[in-house]
Amino acid sequence: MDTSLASQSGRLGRPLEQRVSYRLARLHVKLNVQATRILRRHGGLTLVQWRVLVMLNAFAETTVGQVARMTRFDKALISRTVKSLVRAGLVKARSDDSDQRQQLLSMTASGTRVFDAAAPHMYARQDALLDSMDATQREVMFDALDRLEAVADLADAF
Amino acid sequence: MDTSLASQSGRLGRPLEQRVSYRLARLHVKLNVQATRILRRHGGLTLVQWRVLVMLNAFAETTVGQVARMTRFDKALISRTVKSLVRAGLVKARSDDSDQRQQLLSMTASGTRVFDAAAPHMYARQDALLDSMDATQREVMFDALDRLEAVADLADAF
DNA sequence: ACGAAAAAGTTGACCCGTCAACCATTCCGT
DNA sequence: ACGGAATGGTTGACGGGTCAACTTTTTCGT
Repeated sequence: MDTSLASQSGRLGRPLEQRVSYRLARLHVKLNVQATRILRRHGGLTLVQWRVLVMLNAFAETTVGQVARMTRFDKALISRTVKSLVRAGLVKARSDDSDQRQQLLSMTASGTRVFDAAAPHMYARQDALLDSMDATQREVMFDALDRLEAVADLADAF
Repeated sequence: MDTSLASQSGRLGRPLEQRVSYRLARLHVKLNVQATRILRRHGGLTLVQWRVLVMLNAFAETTVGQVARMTRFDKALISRTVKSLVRAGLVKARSDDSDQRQQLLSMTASGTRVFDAAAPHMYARQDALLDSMDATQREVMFDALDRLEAVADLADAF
């Protein structure tokens, strides 16, 4: 149906299926949809909430800014998400005496519970993604991602 | 700075750099930012407007629905974008006599001009992306994308 | 040939994510 | 030690993108 249309080349420079950014965008959307559905089924977190909890699980007491830098999300988004997590009782914030600007974030007991409920499914998915490739393929893939990112970082080339 | 943080593993299942969806999301954002900047500099189209024009350039008279299916964007988004393009005088719509529901879309002369101004830069970028990999690497990469999409399509596995 | 179902498109509501402006606090050069 | 710059964080506004409801037209089974 629509796939047959998309695989036509028409007057396109090259067939759609071979366009890197198109394929990447499509995959990205699919992965997000899948992750969102898993989270909704196992605890009801949103994707951003999940990513924040992953960071809080990995780095015991951290701050909004650190989470923003690590996840590469906008700090405004993290700020609002943390607030929602605090409101939901999954995260608590205590002010840092040595720097009044920032607050140290950590998971509450109930936050840990929600995280632990979702984690196995999320990690199983990650494993399934990696397992779909063999070792050399993975290596080539990550190398390719590096190269593509390098091209994407060329600021004024085009 | 933040990279050193992101490459730590902490209590994460695996280092962040090796997480597929994380890397993909990062790359996707970078590519979008780059494309958006190119378009802003060469004609001022938005990314969605560009994608619509690519389709209109490839398939002479097409419809909102077809463009939506081919680009995999929501038809609501395409509908609004087409409207903006018509308002800007880059696209014209004529009603189809054999099916009153749909309208046949095509680029105007000025639409073609804007498209032709942006196209070389956008295609040069696509080429640069592909050229950053050799033939076998490209093949492995696209195969990997296929496999990942297959995993992402597993509906109820997790 | 009639009515139900499907398809095309539009619209409104909504969430995600980004950007810019802004406040408070801390850092740092002189 | 003072004033300006840098940093952490919050907020408001906005565009991108999705979802659901709805209208109109077409298709199709009986």
